[in-house]
Amino acid sequence: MKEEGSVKRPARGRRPAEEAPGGWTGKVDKQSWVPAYAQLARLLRRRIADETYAPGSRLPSEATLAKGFGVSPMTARQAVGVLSEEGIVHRVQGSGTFVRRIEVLKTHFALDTLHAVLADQENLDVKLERAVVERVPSGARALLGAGDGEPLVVVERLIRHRGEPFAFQTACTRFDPESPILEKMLNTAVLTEFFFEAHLPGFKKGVLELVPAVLDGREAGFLGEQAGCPAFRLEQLLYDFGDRPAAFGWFLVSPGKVRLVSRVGVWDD
Amino acid sequence: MKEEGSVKRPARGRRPAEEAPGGWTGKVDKQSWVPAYAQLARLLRRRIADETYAPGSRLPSEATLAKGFGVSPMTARQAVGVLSEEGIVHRVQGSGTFVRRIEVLKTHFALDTLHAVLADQENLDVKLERAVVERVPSGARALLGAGDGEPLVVVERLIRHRGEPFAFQTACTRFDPESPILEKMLNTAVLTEFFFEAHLPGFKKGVLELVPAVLDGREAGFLGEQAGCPAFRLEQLLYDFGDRPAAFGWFLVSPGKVRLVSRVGVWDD
DNA sequence: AAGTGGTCTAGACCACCTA
DNA sequence: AGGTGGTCTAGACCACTTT
Repeated sequence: MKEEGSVKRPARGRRPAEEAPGGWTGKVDKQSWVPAYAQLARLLRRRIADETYAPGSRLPSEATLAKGFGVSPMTARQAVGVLSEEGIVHRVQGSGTFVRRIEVLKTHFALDTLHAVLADQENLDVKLERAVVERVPSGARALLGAGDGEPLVVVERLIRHRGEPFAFQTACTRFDPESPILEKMLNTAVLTEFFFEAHLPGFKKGVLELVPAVLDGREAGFLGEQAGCPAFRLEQLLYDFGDRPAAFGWFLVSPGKVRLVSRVGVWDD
Repeated sequence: MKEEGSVKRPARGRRPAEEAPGGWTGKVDKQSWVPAYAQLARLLRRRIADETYAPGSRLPSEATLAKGFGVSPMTARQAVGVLSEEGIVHRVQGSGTFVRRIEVLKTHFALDTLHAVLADQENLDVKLERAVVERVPSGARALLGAGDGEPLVVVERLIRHRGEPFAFQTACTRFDPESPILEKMLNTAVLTEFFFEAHLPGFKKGVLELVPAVLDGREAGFLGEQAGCPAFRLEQLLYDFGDRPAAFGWFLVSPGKVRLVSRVGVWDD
């Protein structure tokens, strides 16, 4: 599609972070700092929200959108791709792109609030409650692939946020004096990096599972809750770069301190 | 980049669903049915997995990858985009693309297992336990923006899977005889479509929240569990196309029947 | 046969970051 | 200043679905 004259567009690439002025309903404005694909995506999102494109109906084809809005096919495709990744729209090859109905069951939940608290490091403090070499815990033993007689290290920590108890952590690993993981688990300095920098150096992969739990008396005491109170337990099984299970542990967090919220459908904000 | 001679590549667009033969370590093979971007993505994923590209290190630039593997820049970009969406890699404008360390806290949890059970409709049955017009529940009343005297309809259902109790559902809406939502809530035929077809016709958007809960005696009785047993509660607040809150409810599911699992880091399978 | 999405090319300019 | 990612173009061929 030819541009009119040889008007120089003001900016490509990453524009300065500036949101659109709002109240805008027209077409794609190439003078704007908002990327063309984002403009088109928003326009489509609004039309879906006001049921111009009703749930279940087909969107105009990408080629049609490209011509209609004076952008290249790849750009139009990118715009539709945004909605597709948002789950608002569903692409079917050879058939078209369709407005999704709300899918309650295909949503996902993020640990945003947990992340937010742990990122606020100035107001966090960690207290080591217990660090022992135990021969007892059998569940962890199986997960770590440890032999029956092999000792395991168990570490318990209480994490406080602004003075309030926030989470109670238990972590297990093999008692291997040569392992850097053991050192990391016991070293409070590295500990910060270990869990609060939101990444885990030295591990290749892991499996997390979120399960509902009921606090026992001891756990409730640490967290300042009543025994029998419901809580999230975030279990972690982490593997080293040899694909061997290397550490197992869990966080206990009182509900209300962490929320798992997910939005579905069309939110045009 | 010029192709050698005028060899016709066998297929573009969507290839037949055929996984690569495996055991392949070389470069991008344009004769293959696996898209070039997917081949390049997998190759990069393997190099990350075997620490050729170590956590924290920088990937070759997209331009370098494009030249090195004989693909166009957009294709190389698409490959890196795959890893970026997988969370394995992190793009920083003007700086480069970096191998992420494992981020425990930025994962998300999907309702796969819940979805799997509800998709298995042949083995599901639903029993209406209670449907009443109540003037009592005040929490739901506030959420729905209902007045103090306004009656609310409360529906309770027990969902069984293969004869076993699976979930206990409670749903509330305004008692508005004109509302199609009320009809949907009471109609068992539409009910199937309503929750088990995994979409919600008639609603524009919704907020879901997952909270840990402890079953009381009545709930435990329905689910065949012990009172005091932990369970997930999946709360739903749904809005109609006028952005008015229209229905509020929750599922109670015993743990073990539904699992929330998430994988982080590099899984090369 | 026609239309749709999926993939791909070979360039381009821009904003951002680092040296 | 040079390299990097972010955006964009104007086409192309393919596989798939529908007509």
